[in-house]
Order: sequence, then C-alpha cells, then structure tokens
Amino acid sequence: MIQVQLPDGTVLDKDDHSTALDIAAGISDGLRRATVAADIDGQVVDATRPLAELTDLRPVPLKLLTTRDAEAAAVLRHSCAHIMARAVMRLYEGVGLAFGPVRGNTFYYDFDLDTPIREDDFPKIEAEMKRIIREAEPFERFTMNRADSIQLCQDLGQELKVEHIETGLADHEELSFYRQGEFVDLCRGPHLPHAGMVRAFKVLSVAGSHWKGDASNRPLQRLYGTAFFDKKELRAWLEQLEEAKKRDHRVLGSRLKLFTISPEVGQGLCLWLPKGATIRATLEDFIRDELLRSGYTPVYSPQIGRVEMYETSGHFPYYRDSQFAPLFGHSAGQLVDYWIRALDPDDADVSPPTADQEQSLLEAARVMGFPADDFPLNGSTDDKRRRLREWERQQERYLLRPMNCPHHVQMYRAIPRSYRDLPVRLAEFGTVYRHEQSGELNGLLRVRGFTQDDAHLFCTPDQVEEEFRKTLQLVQYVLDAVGMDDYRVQLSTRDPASDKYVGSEELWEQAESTLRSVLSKADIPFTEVAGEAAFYGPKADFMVKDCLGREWQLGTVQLDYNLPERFELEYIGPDNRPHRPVMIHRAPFGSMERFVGVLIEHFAGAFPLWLAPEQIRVLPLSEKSDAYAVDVAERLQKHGFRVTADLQSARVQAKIREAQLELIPYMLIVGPREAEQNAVSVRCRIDGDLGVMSFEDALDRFIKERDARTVRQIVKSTMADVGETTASVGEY
RNA sequence: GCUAGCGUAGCUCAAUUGGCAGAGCUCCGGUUUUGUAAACCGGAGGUUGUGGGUUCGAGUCCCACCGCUAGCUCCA
Repeated sequence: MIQVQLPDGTVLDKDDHSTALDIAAGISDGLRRATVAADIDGQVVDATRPLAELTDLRPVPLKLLTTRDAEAAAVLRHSCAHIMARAVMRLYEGVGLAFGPVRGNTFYYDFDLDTPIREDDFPKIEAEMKRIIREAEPFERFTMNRADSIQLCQDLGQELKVEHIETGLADHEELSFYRQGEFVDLCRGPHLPHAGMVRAFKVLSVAGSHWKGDASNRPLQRLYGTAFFDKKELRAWLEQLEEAKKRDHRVLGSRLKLFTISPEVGQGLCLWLPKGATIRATLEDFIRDELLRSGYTPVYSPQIGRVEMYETSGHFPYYRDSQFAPLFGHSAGQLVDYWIRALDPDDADVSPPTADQEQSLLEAARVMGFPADDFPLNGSTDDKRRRLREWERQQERYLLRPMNCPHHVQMYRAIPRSYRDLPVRLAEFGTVYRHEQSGELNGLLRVRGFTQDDAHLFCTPDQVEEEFRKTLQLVQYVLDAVGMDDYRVQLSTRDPASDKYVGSEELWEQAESTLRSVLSKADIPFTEVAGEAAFYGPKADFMVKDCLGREWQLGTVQLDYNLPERFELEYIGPDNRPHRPVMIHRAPFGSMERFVGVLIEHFAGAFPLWLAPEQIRVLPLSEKSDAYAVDVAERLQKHGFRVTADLQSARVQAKIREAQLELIPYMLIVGPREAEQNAVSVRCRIDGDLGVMSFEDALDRFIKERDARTVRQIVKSTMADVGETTASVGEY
C-alpha cells in the first residue's frame, strides 16, 4: 500500500502501482476525464505513471492538474507538438526531428526537412493532426540506457537525436522516450494521457531556425502552433492577438502621424513627424530637468569620430560587422580597407582574392589615386598587408559613431581631474548609428540610427556603489513617470567561455559583484543572464514587452572598469598620486526611438495630457462660434498648451468623432451659450461629457493635470499576461 | 544575413481560368450653420514597389533587385 496526500489534506491508502489517474478515477469519473498531469512536490509529471516510482516522499504529496491549470496547458501544448511532428512525418519523407518545446501559449517543432513547408500546407497538416487526435492513442513512456537509446534513434533514422544524446545529454544514464502509435520521440515529458484531450489547436506559422540555435549549424524548419483545452479559449486567444496588433506602434505611428520610415532615406532610419517629435521633445525636456537636478552637466559631441579612437575603445575591432563601414577622406580608402580584410586569414566573412582579382583591385586603387607603382603584387601576403595598412594609417578614417562613450572619455581627458571633481557626469542626447541586420529592423524598436539619452559618470572606486544606486533610481523614476510598471530587471553578465569581452577576469568579477550587491541592497528583483553583457562591462537592463509579447531592452545602467583602463584615464587622489576612475554608462530611456515606440503601445496611442502632441481641441458648434473658439485656443496656448481649433464646416458630432479617433485628451465644445458666459463645454477622451464650466475652471483643471503628469491608461496592455507559463515540460 | 510570406490610390481592401484597374475612408470644391463618435452633392487621386522576361494580351505566370512582416541568428 502507498499513502497519498491531496492538497486539502486528505490522505488516501492506495495500491502500490496506483497512478494519479487512478486516484482521480477514484474520486469521480469527471475528474478522471479532466486530469491532464500531476504535480508532485512541485514537479509536473505524467498522470499515467505509478506514483511510487516518482518520489520517495510518503505520503505522496499529489496535486491533480486538470484542464484548468496553467501547467496542464503547457503539457497539452507539448503533446500537441508531438502530434504535429507525427502528422508532418506522415506527410513528408525523411523528416529529421530536432526540438519541440512549449513557449508561452505556443509551441513549435524544428524539423530537418528538405521540402519547404509553406503556409498553404497548414490545412493538410492540421487535417492529419485532427485524424491523430480522433484516434486518441495514449502517450506511452519508456526508458532505455544510453547505448540502447542511441541504437533506437539510429534505427529510427533520427541523427539529430543521436547527436543530442551524445553531446547535450552526455551526463544522462537513462533516457526517456514517448511512443504514440508509430511515432517515437526522445523526450523528457510529461505528456497527456492520450491525444484525444486536444480539443482546439492551430498551426500558426513556419520559420527558419538552426540546429541548437547556432547559425553555422544546419538550417531547420520551425513550425509554430498553439493548443487549448477548449475551442472558445483558442478563439479568445486569437482575438486577443488581433486586438494586441491594433496597438502596434507602427500602425498607430502612421495613423496618428507620429513618425514615418522612408526606404528612400534608408532602412531603419526614422523620420520624426511633428507630432512624434513633440512627444520626444517633451520627454527630453523632462529628463533634462531631472539630470540638472541630479548633478549632470550637458555636453555636445560630433556624430563621427576617428577609427583609431574606436580601435582604442575596442568598438571597431569587436563589432566591425554591425557598424557602418569607415568613411575615408580618400576615395581609394574603402577599396584598400576591403583588400586588407580579404587578406586577413582570420576574417571569415571575406574570402582571399585570387591573383586576377588582386590585379583588378590594384588597378582600381591606382585609378583612385593609391600609390600603386611599387606595390609588391607578387610579394607575400604579409608584405601586401603591411603596405596597404601603412597607406591606410596615413588616411583620415572616421566612423559614424556606434556609441557615445569614446567622445565623452575624450572630454574627461581634456581637463586634469582631481578627486574633488568626481563624480563627473556628462550627459548628451547622443545619436548613434549601427548597421543592424536587415531582418532585425522593427519600426522604432530596432533601428539603424537612434538617439540615446546617454550619460557617462566618472567616479572614484569608493563612489561606484552610491552612483550606481542613484542611476538605478533615476531609471525607475522615469519609468514610473509614464506609468510603466510592467518591466523586468536583467543583470547581464559575461559568458566566461566567450572571447568577445575585453579586460581581465578580476575587473569583471569586481564589476559583476558590485552590480549584484547594489541591486540586492536596493531590493530590486532581477534575473541574471550570462553572455548578455556589453563587451566592456556588465549591465542592469530594464526589459519591457511590446504588443506581441516580445521583450526589448529600454533603460540600462552599465559598470565599466575597462574603458578607463584602455584610455588610461586618471584623476589625482588625496595622496597626490594618479588613480584610475571607474565609468558608469547609463541611459534611462535607452533610446528615444525605442522608448517612444514602446510608449505608443503602452498607451495604445492615447498619451496622457502632459505627453499628448495635441492636448486640447476647441470645437465650435458652427461658424458663428469660430471667433470665440479661436479666442479660447489662443488663451490656452498662452498657458503653454498644444491646442487647435477645428473650424471645419461640419457637424459637431463629426468633429468629436475625429478628435476622439485622434485620441486627443480634451475637447472643448463652444457655442453661443458658452461664448456669452466665457465658458467651455468640456469633453474628456476617457470620461466623455464633463459639462459646462468657466474657462478659468477648465484651465485650472488642465494645468493641474499636465503639471502633475497624471497618467491614465484607456486600456491596459493585454499581451503582458499572454504567454508566461513556466512549467517544466519540453525537450530534454 | 537566413527561412517563409507579402507589396494594387495617402489608408483599408476588391479585381473569375492571364482579357477594359475598382470601392470605402482621407483629400479638394460646393451646399449646409449644426449641441457630445460620421450632414449632403460633386471632383481629383494609379506606369499595380522597380527592372527584365513569357504571351496576341500580365495586377495575375517566371527571373533579378528594392522594401515590408513573422521567426531564426545577431544585438556595443
């Protein structure tokens, strides 16, 4: 006999081989049918496995997971991924299985398959899945030792699974498989009792991916899908997705005339239209005030800087491909630069030129004015590179700046610094340019030219903690000012295995532990992610989600012991000796582009009064009241409001509708009655008609609301709660 | 950059197997003089992303390029 304890405290005596499903059946038949999996001491497991083999705890702490539990939905989706894979294997020849995990409300399965799967193929895949679901076969778990597992996967022709057992699962003695009819898959589980429990599903999209997420590995096809226990839930989720898309900043940005991106200007280069620019300027004014209060000093620096400086900082060598190519004062520069890269045996992106190609390169360079006469075309690669480098070094080479820090570093260096001057806080809305991959560009959220609300703090090691704490508070303060409370703090540290970071182990450890301790002391919950650090130092990133649930980094605070080292920065200490300062990089908004993009979605375009590009619109009832409307608008404008008067020859209903669709916070309807008493009829975008009040009362109300920066959201983002299920189901 | 999809008026979309490029909104002109989410009439607006090809004939089929979207990879 085995004792089982249910969440309500009831303890049951059961047969040794009893399963969760048996227990459910013992309570009621309805519960048996609804039972999807079991939770034993926090572990989600198959409902069909004997409880005795799942835990040593007695009595067994059992929680039945039914179709109502979030963890159960994850199990459902994972099983549905298996069903989809089974359908694909029935429809296509030679399908290699990779991974098929659950991601939020969706799941995917990666296939190694030569025939491209197209959207047109979804109906036939779904039809096959339906057939499998109708068959309602059970998911049967079995385990094998390593050798047998490898043999089985080989027999099944699943090479990727063999590779995974040999590499990723090297420390597993025993491996589990799930069988569903003819379909057998290496899988950790858990799964549904049987396929018939899938009541609603949909194949969503197909995309490319790579084996184990490495772009140098073989390309795979990733099929996305979703599943629910109930058709209504599926429909509701799809509708929610459609709703969420309506707050897309790209759609609202063009409907509300906030910004545009023209291919003729260039991909990823945004054009701020007057209304978007107003929002941005308001935010800039807001943060500028805060910075002055916090002891920052504004500075300005140019958009380009010499390549040599970026070589010192490390940007140029480390991030060459994501920068725009250097600008040369000399026409031959670009060509010579390419040639040098092509001769570099370590540069995998450019293959070495053939003799013919080199001849052509030399001819072209000569035409452009390169001194080619005594060029050692038949000499060694080293000779050629030396010669080209020598020439290149004499040229003026500039980089469109990818970051502001080197410029600010030069400002720090321009003046001898004493410990008494520190911390030095240099702030600039610095525009930077990065050559992001074309597939990465996304509206305002990922662009090639953007402006950071950047600042660099230079302080003594003693001041680091205090300064770091204050910058974190600043980020929280600005997010709070716009009511953005839906963020996550990520401590981005280096990946010790990677070579893309500069500086010594000790400096990194020092920086990372400082960060960790400040975050903990400030009581800010954070998740630590290795490998996400900047190349010069770790950072605390403030992450938010867009309307589709994708996460973006906004504010960031970065700790840097490396650039001061590389640029040999100094200050004179109390001991009259030179010391090395520590740098803090920080940007509370991150970039104006991304911040405004996220903000548009956050407010669904309905900006609070202090941010709205057009704050108030005066709507005369007819032309008879035009003069009074203009008068009201002018008086509001004198108090600093962004206000217009709608003098169209239209009915007031039409004017209201238009203002409402343009998400203007306040409408003032004025007719002869109002004109007579110097009054306005106030209509609020959110609350509707507020009735007639005197001009002064209305003005007072607007001033209070604006100056308090009151934030009211019409609708809360719905995508924020879509898709966070963390149950441990999925691939090994 | 990779995989898949998409590109018709400023916007949202239509155009049968390849057979005369169309509608609503916006915009412009006029009528209307209006009380809290759409008054009425008329007009303009296009080398169907660009370039090539197949065809008697291409928005529709093929190729290349440009751009957009989702995902992947990347992200200082």
